[in-house]
Amino acid sequence: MTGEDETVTATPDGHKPLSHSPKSAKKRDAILRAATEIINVKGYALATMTEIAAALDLRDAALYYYFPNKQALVFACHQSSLERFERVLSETNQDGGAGFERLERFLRALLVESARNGPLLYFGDRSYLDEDQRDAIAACSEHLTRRLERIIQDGMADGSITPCESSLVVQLLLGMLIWLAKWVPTVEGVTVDRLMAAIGMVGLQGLRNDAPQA
Amino acid sequence: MTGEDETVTATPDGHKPLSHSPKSAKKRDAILRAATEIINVKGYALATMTEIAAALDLRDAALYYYFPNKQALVFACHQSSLERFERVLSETNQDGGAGFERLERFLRALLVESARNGPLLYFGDRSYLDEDQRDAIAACSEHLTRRLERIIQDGMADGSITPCESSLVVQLLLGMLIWLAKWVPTVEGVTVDRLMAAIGMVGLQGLRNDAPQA
DNA sequence: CAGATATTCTAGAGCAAGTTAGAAATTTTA
DNA sequence: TAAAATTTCTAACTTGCTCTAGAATATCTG
Repeated sequence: MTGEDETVTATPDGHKPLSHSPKSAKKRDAILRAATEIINVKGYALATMTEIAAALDLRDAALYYYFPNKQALVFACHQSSLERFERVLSETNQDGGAGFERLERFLRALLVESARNGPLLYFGDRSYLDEDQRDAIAACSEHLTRRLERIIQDGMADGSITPCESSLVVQLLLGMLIWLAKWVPTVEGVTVDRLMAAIGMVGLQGLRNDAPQA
Repeated sequence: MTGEDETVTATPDGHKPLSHSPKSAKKRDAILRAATEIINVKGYALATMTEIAAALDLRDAALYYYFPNKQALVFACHQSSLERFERVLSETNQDGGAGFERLERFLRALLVESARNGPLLYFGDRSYLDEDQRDAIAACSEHLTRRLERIIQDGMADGSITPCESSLVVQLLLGMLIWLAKWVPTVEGVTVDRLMAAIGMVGLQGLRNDAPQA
């Protein structure tokens, strides 16, 4: 009803993305991935078009063949990350189980997904976007946050999670993930298993209500 | 030996900070506090001199009376935050106790300090600084990280903390704090006690080795 | 291979933000 | 209150980055 049918393959605006060859979409994704990684580390403004392009052996101007401007590029990064987040959340949620198990599965699945397809774009500040874009992302991102809170509340209801303020706990968990996205690329030899072990220690065991310790 | 005596009250370089009236230092700190808050939210580049100045009802040019340039201003923010972090860490460490208790005391004390004197400047990326500045901050920040790791290792040794990879755990805890510095200013009514309760749940109980649950 | 289409490049315009110089305004001191 | 010192402002300069226009190269198709 709000006129948001962005399920079409490409943006049907009056913009630049001229045609849509088969390869074009792949390169577009590659740009998003490179941009996301750089933006996660340096932030929006310091992640220059030149640097993003250089990561793919291109000149800055080439990016404007795929995106009308930097804003749109980064907005697409946000969208892509939210979709990936959503997909992982839905998948791990539909397998059922107690709240604690669903939360644990989700965190692991998100780490695996990120290790495979590159980090998600996590960012609190979006002042560089248009108000429409900001609103769209805020709505989507709050929706996802609520779904996570719901999982924790489910866990409290089914007894698998210790009573707590679900909204705060979700933010703390997100904080760990956000920082990981910035931090992991800078170190070597960190595996999903080791990360998950640490998260299980720091971010999960405290929430567990069943067995005291492993 | 490396020529780093920055313990002097003011930078004795050939720079701008002309004289040093009693009030001057206070305003300098106020600038650092405002800048830290804005930078934490928007990042280095998007935190314009104009916006930082506006937070104190000033024009951008007025900032150059206190700092030679933006780089120096933000470097001072980093220094100030590292000093505050260090002070809190030392204070909570010298009171003794098991590793777990020291860690818990530290986190709470840091939250209290931040609530009182404004957030700390947490940032992974420092590409906007000179190499010297970057190195200085990296050295100091790694030193602090190691001290935190040490606390966790002590806790594992004295039995108060469950065996884990201390370096990863420290990063996860820092991730929570970093995100809090960005996130807390955007919400209302969040108290230190509630935050600490959530952190105790998410970030500490899982590490505890003594009593299973509260 | 030739023509068409898709992709990237070079060169430069325009703009936003950092910075500077010197003039005003404020505060301090005598 | 007057002179000196401190603090802030206005206005303009400079730089780096986004973005555009059009040419050049690569890729695809018959």
